[in-house]
Amino acid sequence: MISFQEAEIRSSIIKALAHPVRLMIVDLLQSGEKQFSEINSAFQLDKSTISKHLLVLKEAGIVSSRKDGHDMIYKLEVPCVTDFFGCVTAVIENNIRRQQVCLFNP
Amino acid sequence: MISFQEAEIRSSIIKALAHPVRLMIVDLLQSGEKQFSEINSAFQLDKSTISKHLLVLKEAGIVSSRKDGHDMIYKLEVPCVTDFFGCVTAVIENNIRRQQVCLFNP
DNA sequence: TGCTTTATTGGTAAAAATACCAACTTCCCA
DNA sequence: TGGGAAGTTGGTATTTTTACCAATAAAGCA
Repeated sequence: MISFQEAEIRSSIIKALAHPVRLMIVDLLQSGEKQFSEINSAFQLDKSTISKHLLVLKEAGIVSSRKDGHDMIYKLEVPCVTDFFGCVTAVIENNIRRQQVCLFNP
Repeated sequence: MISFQEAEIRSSIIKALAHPVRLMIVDLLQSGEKQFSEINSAFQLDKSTISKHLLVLKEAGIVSSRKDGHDMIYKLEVPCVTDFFGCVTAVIENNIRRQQVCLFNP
């Protein structure tokens, strides 16, 4: 079995993705780099809230940022995070399927 | 972009994996079904704590359980969760690489 | 039927995560 | 060089998560 320390490192990365807003940000960045203001305007949340979500993603190594004049550009650093979504979809589909089995075989 | 509701559903599944103990449990279950007592004895935690972690995984649809006499058997329901680990490893490696770049190019 | 083993549930205290407002830093440009 | 635009940081209240202990439920066995 993996060590607790290894599990802590892994879970810190997974935890960074474990929030709907951060998931939507990652989804947004899949189509390429975005300015902070573009990301921010996709939500009805305070800009400081978005800034902190981006910091969480950055500290996990999932996104990176660079300054460009006034603006801050954010970029998806590890494209494979989209692999997560494939499996998450599989879990959701499996859940639906099993619930149906339950309904038909109570 | 995905909807907030879709993102909430996805993040609830990712959140279930966002804890070192639950990650270790999933890792343990990759080699096959395990009794509760086997899982429990892999940790120095109260059995109620382990039971609650298993409940989180179960409610997310990641594991399932069945009774066998005295014992409760837990099983990994969606093997693809191991896909997560591949990407997590990639993130970790990328983080290490970039930190080295930093060290060599300060 | 009572007893024991096995696991879950209830309750609670402590820690972590989240969102907002306000204040601050940076950077461009007039 | 001072004003404004763009983001970040600090501070705080609220919510969520987590771990323990104690009590409860389920199932085989004496």
